[in-house]
Amino acid sequence: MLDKSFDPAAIEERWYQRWESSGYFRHRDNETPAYCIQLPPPNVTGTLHMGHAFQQTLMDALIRYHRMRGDNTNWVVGTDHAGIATQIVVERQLEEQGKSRHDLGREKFIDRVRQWKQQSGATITRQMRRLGASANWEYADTEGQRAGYFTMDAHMSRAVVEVFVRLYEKGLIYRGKRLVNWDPVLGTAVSDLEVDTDEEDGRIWEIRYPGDGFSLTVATTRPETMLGDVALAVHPDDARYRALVGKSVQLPLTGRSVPVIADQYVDPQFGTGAVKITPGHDFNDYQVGRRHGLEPISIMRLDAHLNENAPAKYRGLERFEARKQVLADLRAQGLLISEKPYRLRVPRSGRTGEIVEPMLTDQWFVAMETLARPALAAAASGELEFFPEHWTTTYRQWLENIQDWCISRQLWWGHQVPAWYDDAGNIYVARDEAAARAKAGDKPLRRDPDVLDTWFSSALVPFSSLGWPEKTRDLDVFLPSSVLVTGFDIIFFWVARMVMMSLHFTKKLPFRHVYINAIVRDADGEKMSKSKGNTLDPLDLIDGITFEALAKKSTVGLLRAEHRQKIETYIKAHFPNGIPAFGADALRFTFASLASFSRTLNFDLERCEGYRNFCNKLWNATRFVLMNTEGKDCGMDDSRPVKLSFIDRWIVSQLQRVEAEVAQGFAEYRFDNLAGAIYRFVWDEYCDWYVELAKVQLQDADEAVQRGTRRTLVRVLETALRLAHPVVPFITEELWQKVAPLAGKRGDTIMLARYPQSEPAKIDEAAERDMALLKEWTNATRNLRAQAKLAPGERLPLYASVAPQVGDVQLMIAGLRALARLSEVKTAPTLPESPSPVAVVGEARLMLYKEVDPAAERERLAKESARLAGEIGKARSQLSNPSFVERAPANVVAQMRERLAGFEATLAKVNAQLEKLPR
RNA sequence: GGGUGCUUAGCUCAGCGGUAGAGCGCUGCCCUUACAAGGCAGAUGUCGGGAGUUCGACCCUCUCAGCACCCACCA
Repeated sequence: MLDKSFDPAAIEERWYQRWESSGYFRHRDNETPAYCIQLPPPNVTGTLHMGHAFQQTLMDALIRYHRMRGDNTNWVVGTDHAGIATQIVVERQLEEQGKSRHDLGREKFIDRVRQWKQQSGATITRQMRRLGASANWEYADTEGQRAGYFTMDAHMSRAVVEVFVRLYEKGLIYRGKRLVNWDPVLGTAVSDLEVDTDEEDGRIWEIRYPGDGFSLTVATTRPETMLGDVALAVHPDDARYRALVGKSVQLPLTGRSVPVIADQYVDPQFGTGAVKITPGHDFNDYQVGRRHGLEPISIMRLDAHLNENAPAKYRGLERFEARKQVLADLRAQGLLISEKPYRLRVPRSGRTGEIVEPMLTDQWFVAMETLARPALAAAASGELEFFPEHWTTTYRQWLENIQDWCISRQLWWGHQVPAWYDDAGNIYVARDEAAARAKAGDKPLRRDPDVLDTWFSSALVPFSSLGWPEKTRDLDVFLPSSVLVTGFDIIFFWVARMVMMSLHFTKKLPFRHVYINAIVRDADGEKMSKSKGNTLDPLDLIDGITFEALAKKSTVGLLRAEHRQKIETYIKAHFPNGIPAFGADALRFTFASLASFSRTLNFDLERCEGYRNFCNKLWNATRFVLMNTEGKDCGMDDSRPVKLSFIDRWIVSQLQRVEAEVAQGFAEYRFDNLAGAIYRFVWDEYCDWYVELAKVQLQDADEAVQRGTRRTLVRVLETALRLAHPVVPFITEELWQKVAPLAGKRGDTIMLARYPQSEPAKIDEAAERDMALLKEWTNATRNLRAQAKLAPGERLPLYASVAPQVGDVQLMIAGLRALARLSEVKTAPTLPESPSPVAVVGEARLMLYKEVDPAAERERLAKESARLAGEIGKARSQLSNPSFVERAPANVVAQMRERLAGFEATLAKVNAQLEKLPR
């Protein structure tokens, strides 16, 4: 016997272990078709957040669905070494001990990072397991940690080196001195994508540059960079300045003089129409400088303090200190014309939030244009499809305007660039040092100390995880993978780059579909962030957490008291009683239900509670079924007769429809639709109607009817469990184990049971019509009942005048009696003369036999009469419009006529009843 | 400056060229032996504004307004 209510904790862990140890998650060779999903590898040292949980729920649902359909499913998972993020974490740990990475040295530091990885690397994969992720953990796992691949393991590194070398040999990777985004705190270059520019309040200054007999005034938001100016520029057509082009002005504070040049880049409308040109510290100016053959002057060291190219006075000053000094000195010389508040866009490093400094440095780049072209073509031809489709535009526009990708990072944690230099500065790119040496001869070599952008290795995952550069069978089978499920924020970082790399190296797409999932927000639609305290830990939703524990963990490590205060207030307001344990299934169902094609997903705890209740409903429905079928004849023995009523045939018919809806939902990635379909079928149809009517049928004197009922109860439930399994795996497994044998099903696990498929032949429209009628009668009667204000427990008789063509009148009436809680139902061609309340439902008139106030009943009927008259008016005016009748499709017109006739017939009956009421 | 998405019941969101939907919340009644994490009944919307196309628009077109996000070189 099942417990009275559903306790997720009691079943989840048990089943997951059993599934995993039985090897159910593994792919099966030599089966077709293949179904493969690549997990966006989470940071190895990270923890699971709501976005992960959401994505993984959808992926797991897809995987489980396809596995049950018999596909050779392979959910390829792994973790990412996350260069910058991980290095920062370990450096902070060192900092707490008063050390820096330089105290340890490169080798020891990397050891230290690896230790940290060993220690914390299992966290996120453990959390994924709690969610029920049926991932192929052992696949591509060379470290034996049952966590899939790791982007820094030997095999993945080999692919990285191979790709680097081949791209270099094709001239698609090059090294050059370029202006790059520099994070002075981390001391590394970052790519364009890793820079966020937001509007901030700042200032703008106007500086006068004296010339011979004239002067030019320019505006700048970064006055300190004037020390690196190489020119002033004006627009070539600007009449004000035309005469000055080619002359020189003095560069204040430096003793240098710089030319006045003309360039299209200058907007004559903006400011004074003259611009200072600082190619060493500004991307636009860099381009202008190149056009005019002006050598950039870099005035800063890599830590953003001024260097020897600045006048002695400023050397060694930090850039913003230097700004103050420069402004003071300009002011003293009368060259500072103005200072005004100004809204400007400040580029900040995504990782540290530090203001990025454009810095002229030697870096490695990938030339993107030739790689981008096939990636664009794949989307244009429809080979690569986005869901929702509009994300194609985003993808396309980025690729059309793509810039070369700076891939070198001045960090230690990552794949070291496979390039060696001799003393003359010659570059030897090779697969290993021996190969480099073979090229270089016996010159002493030193390896490039830089590492590669983490996204460089991520871009290779779709094929490197399958064994590339070896030619493996897995590459044949699982590339392209079926769908990539990921957030829009990494379309550029990751999705587009995977497409480019995969097409270039394997001539295959990495995946056919890209499903872009919504961003998870809190219930109020606010972005989740630690500092707001509105983050939710998926595990807290599964396991539950007390208010105290939640407040404590949300504020741990926060130094600033006002933050702590704010967060505590938030938590008090939103989670005064903590969070109850909803279980993984409820959480998953919530995610699925909220996964429409909209861009954001507001996660609502109350919604989660509702789906927890759904799980409980499923649990209790099963409990009911088991109570009525275990140890009883469920009609499995074909030699004994089985009778199926229209009610049994109706629920089976509905089952076919919901199966089709779910299949469509999966095909369209409309998880909300498929979850809704399951929810409505289980709760609204099976529980609210079928189970209630089954109670009636189980009382039937005819054993064949009982057998038919039990068989239907069990079979439909067993099918519904399989249908729901991809979304709610734990509870369905637990219940299926008990239900399946009664339904004559064998198998060790629901995971590998066949997924239900709609059989149109079992759709029974006659049964559906009968059932629709029974529902209408029941609803109408219940409505009368509610309005008649019965005493608790009071049951009344119902008089029904029904049309003779109704199918199984007896069952219909028995059902009505039970569902509407009537004492009895009497059928008669005419109703008794009584002021009792009457409902008109199509051909039928239903009288709930009770003395009521005639005035109240008259009012009720009059209201109904008025409603019908309104509907009739609307329908008539439609039909009296000649152009509607002529131009609307025939079936629409016919439908409208039927509608009108129905209303008119009902109205006549209602009015007749109204007449009968005593005044 | 370019692009994308959104605006429907108190809240969060589906929706379709042909009678406005769900969940939660709300109101009333009910501990009916699967489930009070439940049952039954009920209320609630000029579908952002305007114009157009159409026999018919919440849906298509245009336009305006508001919200959100992405990309971009204006000092």
